[in-house]
Amino acid sequence: MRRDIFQAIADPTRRAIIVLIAAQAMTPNAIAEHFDTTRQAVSKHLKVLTECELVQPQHRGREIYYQLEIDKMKEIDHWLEQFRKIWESRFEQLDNLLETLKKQQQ
Amino acid sequence: MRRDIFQAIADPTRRAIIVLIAAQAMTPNAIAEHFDTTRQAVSKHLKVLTECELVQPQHRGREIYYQLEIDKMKEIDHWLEQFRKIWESRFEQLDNLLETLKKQQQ
DNA sequence: TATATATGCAACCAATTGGTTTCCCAAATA
DNA sequence: TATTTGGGAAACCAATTGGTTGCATATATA
Repeated sequence: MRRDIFQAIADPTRRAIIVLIAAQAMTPNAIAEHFDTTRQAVSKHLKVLTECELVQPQHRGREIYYQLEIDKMKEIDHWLEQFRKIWESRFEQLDNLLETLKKQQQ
Repeated sequence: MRRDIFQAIADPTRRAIIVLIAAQAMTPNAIAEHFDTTRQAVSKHLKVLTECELVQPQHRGREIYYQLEIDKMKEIDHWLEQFRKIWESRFEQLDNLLETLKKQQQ
């Protein structure tokens, strides 16, 4: 299945998992303890996150630590860039308007 | 139904619509012309976008122009903020490391 | 006023999703 | 070696999704 980071962050539980493991890598069991859900459900979410490379599994004995690939989050940031340009330019326009009004008053 | 901006941007067609109307408000028919899909399908996407307040309909005669509420996009930006802090701090750490190595060489 | 156009809405459908249950395998431990 | 523990995978299920078709409504236009 074609996975995509935007689809990955659409689910609220997955977003919570991302936030949780941002600080430190965790095992599926440890993650599941933080939510009102089963390990298997968490495991499925981790599969989705792994498939779109937002998360990387690190095997340590029989445990698997899942680590956030924070650089992948930049893809969202990058997509937002185009809109950031718009809202910044609008702010600038407002700023110019205020400046003009100020000068007119003088 | 509970709508949420992250779920709204999960669909690629919806993301394309958002980008399309970012520049200027458009009618469902005009939007549909840009994609290989029907007006009704676009209309459904616009409904989702409207429900999560990412888009606002403006009635003009029998036409309805859908306008992007760009400020709503800041919600995603805001959620990203926590990760931006992490990747910036990592960059700083790397920067400090390079600085240290440089000094050791001198 | 009759017709054409822009759009929403409901009903329906196939595919996907998030979740559960069950089972299996490998590593740790008694 | 036998048992426990961590975790993946498959089968199944109900709910949701994206899409289509058909119909209703309101505005334009001939």
